[in-house]
Order: sequence, then structure tokens, then C-alpha cells
Amino acid sequence: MGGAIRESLRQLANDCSLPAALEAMGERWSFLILRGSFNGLHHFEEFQSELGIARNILANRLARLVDKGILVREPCADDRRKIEYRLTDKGYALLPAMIALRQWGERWETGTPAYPVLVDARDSRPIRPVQVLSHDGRALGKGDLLWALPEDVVRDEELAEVKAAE
Amino acid sequence: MGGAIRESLRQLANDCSLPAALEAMGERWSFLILRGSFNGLHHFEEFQSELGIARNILANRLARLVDKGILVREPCADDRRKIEYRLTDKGYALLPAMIALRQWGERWETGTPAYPVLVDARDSRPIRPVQVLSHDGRALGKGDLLWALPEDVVRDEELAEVKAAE
DNA sequence: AAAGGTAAGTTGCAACGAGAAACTATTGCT
DNA sequence: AGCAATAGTTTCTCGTTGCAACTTACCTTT
Repeated sequence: MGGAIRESLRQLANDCSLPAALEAMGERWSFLILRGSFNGLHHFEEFQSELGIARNILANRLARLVDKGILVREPCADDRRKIEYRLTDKGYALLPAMIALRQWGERWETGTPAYPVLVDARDSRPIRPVQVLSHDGRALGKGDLLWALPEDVVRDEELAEVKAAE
Repeated sequence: MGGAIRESLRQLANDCSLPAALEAMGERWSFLILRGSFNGLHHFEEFQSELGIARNILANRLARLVDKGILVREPCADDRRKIEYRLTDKGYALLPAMIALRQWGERWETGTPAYPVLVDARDSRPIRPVQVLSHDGRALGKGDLLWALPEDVVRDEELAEVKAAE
């Protein structure tokens, strides 16, 4: 069984989705372009002047992000020179990862929160640090996590069955 | 004031800590090496054979991660040929970002959760999707976030004062 | 309609980083 | 002493990045 776990961890190295995520977002500039999108940039020249990225690389990255379904590329109706790049749901779903990275940078690299800062629109209070949480909301730290094979994972359905049997 | 916000967003592009985080972790392989560390890899040859990374690049990345304080490099006491690379607290703090990326990959790229999967050690139930949460734990989505300048952020202290005055 | 400007790229070229394979330097085993 | 294991380094090739200039399509002004 120890051997099985070892082997599973080896599989993990290849099966897990981190490489897939990195293939989409792992190149230089990809995350900064994404941040630009989150911050309301929509056009080629906006990204170019805000990020100071080379034009050919920007063109390449935008095309790639569109290809991956993270951005959509749409010619503007009112001015047909302009192209609008907008986040898809898939792109928007990268927000937690982006915030987590940014928060890590704030805590461990720059030391200070950079303003403007992200707040809850409802009450203008700062958002929580992004954390890994258990199913019932406890924060999980260093020793609280385990790798489990399908048969060892406890699922909602099983608990529901147990409850029904009671 | 609209101009001030515009200007602030421009500042954001340069001040925010995302570039700092990416300088530490943005290079190819860095995240995969980190994942290896989380999964219990400790030695050069382990990383090399698990990841299939070129040896020179691996040496370079490990040195860089050590330099950034994400890993520590320590010669083994029992076998002095061996060097042990271990996560620091700073390195461990990247877990939420890594999980968020992996979960994104699972949801939007590979489609299926790859086993073994991370579970809560206490009850073997799967962890929650990593989310952006408000101070009181509500999940914040697309329209629920705002950029705020220091003077517009509502802090705990202020609320405490209000409470004391009641 | 002509001229000039703006938006979104593309092309050419120099420099840098990634990758494969072979080599080196310690240390441990027998 | 001789051989294998560990953690690199070196060399060379090739792909990527980055800058600057060029192009194409479209809009605005006169």
C-alpha cells in the first residue's frame, strides 16, 4: 500500500491539472494581461501602454489567451478599427488564483498592501486572504491536508446515506 | 474624482504585488518544482526524474527559489552527497495560489479531478474550491469587488470605534 | 477626395533563455 | 582502491523575447 501511494504521487506529477493551467497561463505576461483585463483594459493599445510590453509579444499573448478561451476578441461596432478584448467566464474564474498570487506578493515580497486595494463592494471592507478551506469552512494549514485516492474520499452522497439510515 | 480613480488604476498596474510575485514564481518550471516540494520531493535527482526538466534549468530554478526564500537548501546529515530542499513558510504560503491554479485547470482545462486529490486530513472530505471571500465569509463574484483608496477602506478599528460609541 | 492620424497588428533582427548530452567534483559503498 | 550515486556545470543548439520599423485598415478633418 505504501508502494501504491508512492505510485499515486508519481501519477499526480503527470495527471494533475497544474501543468494544464500553466500551459494556458504560465507564459510571461499572461497574468499581467489578465490583471489588465480585470482592471478594465479592453484594447490593444491600452494593454501596450499600461504594461510596456512589446507589440509582437502582446499580439501573440492576446491571440493565445483568446485561443484558450480566456478572452474573447470582438471588433467594436462603433469604431471598426478597434478590437475589444473581454474576459470570458473561464478567464474570470482565474480571479482567485490571481488574488492569491497578489496577496502572497504583498505579504512576502513587497511587504505593504498596494493601493488601490480590492474591497467588498457592499461594505467597502477589505477582502479576506484567499485560503484553503475544508468542506465546512475551517482554514487548512500545513499538516491538515492529505492526498487521497477515489475510494478514500468521503463524499456528500455517502454522508447523506448515513443520515438517511439514522 | 473620476480622474483620480483612473490615475489610481494606472498606478495599480505598477504598484501591485502581482509583478513581484511573478518575478519569484513566474518562470517556467517554478510552479511545478513547488508542487514537487508540496508532494514530498526533496532532492535534485527526485525533481529531475519526476519533472523531466533539464538538469541545468533545474539547478538554476532551485538556486533561484532558494534565493527568493521559497526553499531552503540543506546538506543531509546522514549522506553528505545529498542536498535537501525544503519549503519555507514563505514557500508554503503559496499553497492557496497553487491550489487555485490547479482547481482552475481541473474545472476549465482537463475537466476531471485528477487523483489522488487533496482532502482534509481530519475527515477525508474534499477541500472547497478556493474562493475570494468577503470579511464575513460571503463568496465574492464578478460584480462584488471594487478598488478602493486607503481613505475609502472600512477597517476593523473603525467599526470597533462605532461599536464602543453605541 | 486627399491628408493625416489612430488602432491593431506584422516583420526583421539582435539578445537571451530553454533543452539535450556530456563532463566534473564530492561522497558513500565494498 | 574501484565503482556507483548525488548534485551539479559546461557546451552547443534552437526557440522565445524584445525592440524598432513597417503595414493595413479605418476614422476624422478640411
